[in-house]
Amino acid sequence: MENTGGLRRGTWTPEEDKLLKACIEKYGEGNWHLVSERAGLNRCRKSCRLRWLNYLNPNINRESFSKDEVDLIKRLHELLGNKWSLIAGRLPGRTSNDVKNYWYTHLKKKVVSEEDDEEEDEEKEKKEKKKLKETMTFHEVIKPRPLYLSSNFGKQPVMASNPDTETVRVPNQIANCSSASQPNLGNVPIPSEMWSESLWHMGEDVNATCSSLQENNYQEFPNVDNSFWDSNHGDFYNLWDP
DNA sequence: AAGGCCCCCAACCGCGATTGT
DNA sequence: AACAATCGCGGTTGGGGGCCT
Repeated sequence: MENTGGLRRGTWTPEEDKLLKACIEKYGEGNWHLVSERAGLNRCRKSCRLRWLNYLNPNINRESFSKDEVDLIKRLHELLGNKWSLIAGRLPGRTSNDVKNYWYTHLKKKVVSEEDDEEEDEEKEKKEKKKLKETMTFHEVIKPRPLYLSSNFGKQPVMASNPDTETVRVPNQIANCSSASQPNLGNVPIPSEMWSESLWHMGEDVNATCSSLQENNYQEFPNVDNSFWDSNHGDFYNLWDP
């Protein structure tokens, strides 16, 4: 696995690591197309970039995954799917490659077998429900209507001096986002994966879907003016009708 | 001790997105 | 607008090491 087409491939030697590290320390990250030449390495830009991002970068946490981290990976994977870089972005010191490898080697089998168990449970539950349905009497159920975030929420500052205000809880994934080029809730930008169809929907009004509201992971914004909220705009039927 | 098997993880590949000309 | 260069991501591969027989 070496010298294919003139460029070295395969496992990095300590000498190569030293050269790459010295080069990044001198010139900084980026401009990967220049790195191999600057460092005096016979490696392609991709190889250099990957070696730095996945191994040499001093910010990388090389300890084994903690229980909390594993738990977070599971929950984020459920929420985002195979968006390894996004998941890794929520785990300080972890790279997307680390997270991906950990998922495929430790978690995937576990989660799949858990899902199989869940399917069995669901099947049982369905049968029981069917049985129950055959014997029960029907009552009218009045469904509560959800609050929608009004379109004002994205156009006005979040903090309000009006004493007639209340605290709004915003999911941490949104509250912690720092990009300034995307749509936002007040002064808090929304990452694209949050306002895409599966999680957040942008239309006349901004509303939150079940999946984002279910997360017990909120940050509080005190004293939000009531005008941010439009009530009784519609129903979350999918909350009630499986 | 030796051979085979399996698991883990570093590294590569292909492709879509972004940026520059 | 079109094209080329570059970046960054996710999927996949393959080598090394540990374990089992």
